[in-house]
Amino acid sequence: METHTRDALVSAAAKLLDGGGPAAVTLRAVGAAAGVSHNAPYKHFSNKEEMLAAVATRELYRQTTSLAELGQSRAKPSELLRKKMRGYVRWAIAHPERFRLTFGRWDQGTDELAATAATANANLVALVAKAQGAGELPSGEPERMAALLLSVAHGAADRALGGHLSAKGKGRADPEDLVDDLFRYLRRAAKP
Amino acid sequence: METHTRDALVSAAAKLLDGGGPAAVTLRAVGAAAGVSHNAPYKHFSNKEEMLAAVATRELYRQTTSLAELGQSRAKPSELLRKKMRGYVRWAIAHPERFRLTFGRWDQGTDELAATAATANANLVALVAKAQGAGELPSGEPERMAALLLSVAHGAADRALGGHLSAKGKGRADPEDLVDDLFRYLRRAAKP
DNA sequence: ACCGGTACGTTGACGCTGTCAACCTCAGGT
DNA sequence: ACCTGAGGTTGACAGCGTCAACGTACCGGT
Repeated sequence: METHTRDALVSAAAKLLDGGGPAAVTLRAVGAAAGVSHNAPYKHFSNKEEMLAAVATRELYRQTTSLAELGQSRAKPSELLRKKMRGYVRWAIAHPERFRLTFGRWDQGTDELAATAATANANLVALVAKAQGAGELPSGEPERMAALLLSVAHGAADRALGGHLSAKGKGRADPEDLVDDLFRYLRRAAKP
Repeated sequence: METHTRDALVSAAAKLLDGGGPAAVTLRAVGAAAGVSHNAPYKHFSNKEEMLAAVATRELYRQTTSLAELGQSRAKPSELLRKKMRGYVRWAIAHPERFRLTFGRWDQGTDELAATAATANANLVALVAKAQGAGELPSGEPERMAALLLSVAHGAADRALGGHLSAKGKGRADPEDLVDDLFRYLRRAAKP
């Protein structure tokens, strides 16, 4: 059962990523952690960036499939959406580096990544449409509503990670709570 | 009129930042652009990150003061807010690297940066409170509402820069438009 | 049975980077 | 007159991504 070196490299890179410590994610370290030499990665990826894109793809894929399971539930669609968004935020806070990699810049768009992302987005849009149909969210282009939801989750998480959320007791803005706030307003705006 | 080398370094770094080209922001390049040697920066900053923090501080300060002028206008507060948020997004799209620096991670929090950020935030919160008082936005903790607004703007901009906004014709989600969407829903939710 | 290529791995080198150490210089307070 | 410290220089160092050359096993065609 020979799992290829490529997978070992991707796993090692992912592990190093949220090691949190001062251990930078260097090609040499990844190689060492996978038990190969510092140049082995070049037999599987043409770049460091391309290797990181592979990590991002894997991460995105996992998240998509794990969220797809939730889709089977028969809870209210808008509640499902809200939970998805809270999950997005929670995951981002728990794994800052993976988050930045997976949802950060994609200069090196490896079609595979794009395809995975497209699937994930389609699922989300479908769920939004369902919520709109049930009158739980304001009507309108569902893709656009989905983009709004993701923008809040992403923005709240990123700002929290950057330390831009005021830590003062009164206006304490927990990023997950901001997601709730948005849903509260959207539901109110959906009423005729 | 002797402007200190420190300022020259900060300016040079800022210029290199949105040079956009493949010109990385290296200490050596910054030094050269400021007309000094590759090690001169260490006489003013203890490391590279601290220098970049100085750039971020300057950028944040400029943006804050330029937006403060808008505050004098006698337009509707919520319209002012909407324009501020659109401005945030437009600026981010126009200067991706400065944006990432200024509103990205702040490991090296140089009190000065924190103070500048606190001022900017206070201005925003005050404006939000005014809009709430005028019934243009839903009531609630103004700091939290401000955080929501910033989260959407930040998230929309960051996702757009990362290439995560579906470019498909139908659901085409321009990041500035997402800000408008949010305000539309909020205003609707503010009505009793 | 041989041969050639291809996939995967190695070692060694290159230039560039951030950073440290040592040295130079020159204005200002004592 | 002297010291001192701020600000500038050169030179070195290790670590990084990447390239080039080399090694080795497997595999299909002859």
